Amino acid sequence: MKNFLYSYTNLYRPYIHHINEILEPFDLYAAQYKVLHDIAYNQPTTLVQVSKRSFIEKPTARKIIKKLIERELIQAVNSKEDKREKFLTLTEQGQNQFDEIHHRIGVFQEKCLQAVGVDEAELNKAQEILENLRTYLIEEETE
Amino acid sequence: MKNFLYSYTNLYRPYIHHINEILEPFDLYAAQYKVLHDIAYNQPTTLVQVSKRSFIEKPTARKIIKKLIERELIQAVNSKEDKREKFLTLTEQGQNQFDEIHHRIGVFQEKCLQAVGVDEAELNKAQEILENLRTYLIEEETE
DNA sequence: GAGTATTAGTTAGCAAAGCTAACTATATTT
DNA sequence: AAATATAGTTAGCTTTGCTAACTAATACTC
Repeated sequence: MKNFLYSYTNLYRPYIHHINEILEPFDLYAAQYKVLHDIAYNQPTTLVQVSKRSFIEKPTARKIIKKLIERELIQAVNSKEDKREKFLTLTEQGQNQFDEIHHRIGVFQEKCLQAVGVDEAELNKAQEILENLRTYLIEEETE
Repeated sequence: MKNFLYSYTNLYRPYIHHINEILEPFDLYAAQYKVLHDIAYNQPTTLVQVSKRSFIEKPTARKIIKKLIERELIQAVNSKEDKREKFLTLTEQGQNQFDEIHHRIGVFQEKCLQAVGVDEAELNKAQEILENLRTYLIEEETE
């Protein structure tokens, strides 16, 4: 007991393992799905914005974005105001695939939470803690 | 709201970023420290046991263990009962380094939790949820 | 408005951390 | 004794991450 962050990290590998099983039929990896998710919820967006929100460096973001474009899950269109920028959005196919994966992960989550038997209020509180920790760590960074 | 696992994964990268900063002066990476931690709390132990608890494959475990041995943080001694096995333990230096890092991460954790202002009981409950989820996912795996 | 600084995205190159498949050498089971 | 399982190893691959350094465009400053 008493080591919250240990329990936090200890869940990560088993969790990712299951996520990768869900993603496998879609030929996607966890990090790629994470970027797809980020774009889905923030489109139109740009590489730098993805990079900042996902807390990965630009070259890493680029590699993943490049793959998502190759797979025709997202598309990039040049901005007209700022010629440096490219706006990223999901393609129709990308939106369909994302919706399907998102749904399956939702089902998986429900199954887990039911099996574990978590009280709704407690779960919300736990989620809040995770979110507040993230916010704190990000603020710390940019100071 | 309502997407617990999303909040869970969303904390991971900012968290790892800070952990890596703590580990940097010790010339260690997060995954290496995780294995060191595992061995510290389960010594004497073996590669296969580390692999199972950490939810990583044997070759991955081996690479990390090899590096920890090269750095003289852990040592491997042949078992006498079962000649296939090698028991892993921390060296004195390894124990000292581990204690120091563990302490620093503890301080970091306290700082975060205080900044976020988490209620003790809620934190324990959140930790319990994370632990139960891990247990469930692992059980699921071995079925 | 010319010159400087910042920003978006790219490229090259590296290393860590993960995987599968296949192997050896012991133990265990039948 | 033979077949099966297990601990550890090796080879080889991919993904995900990084830093450093670059180009081109925008924004700031004097």
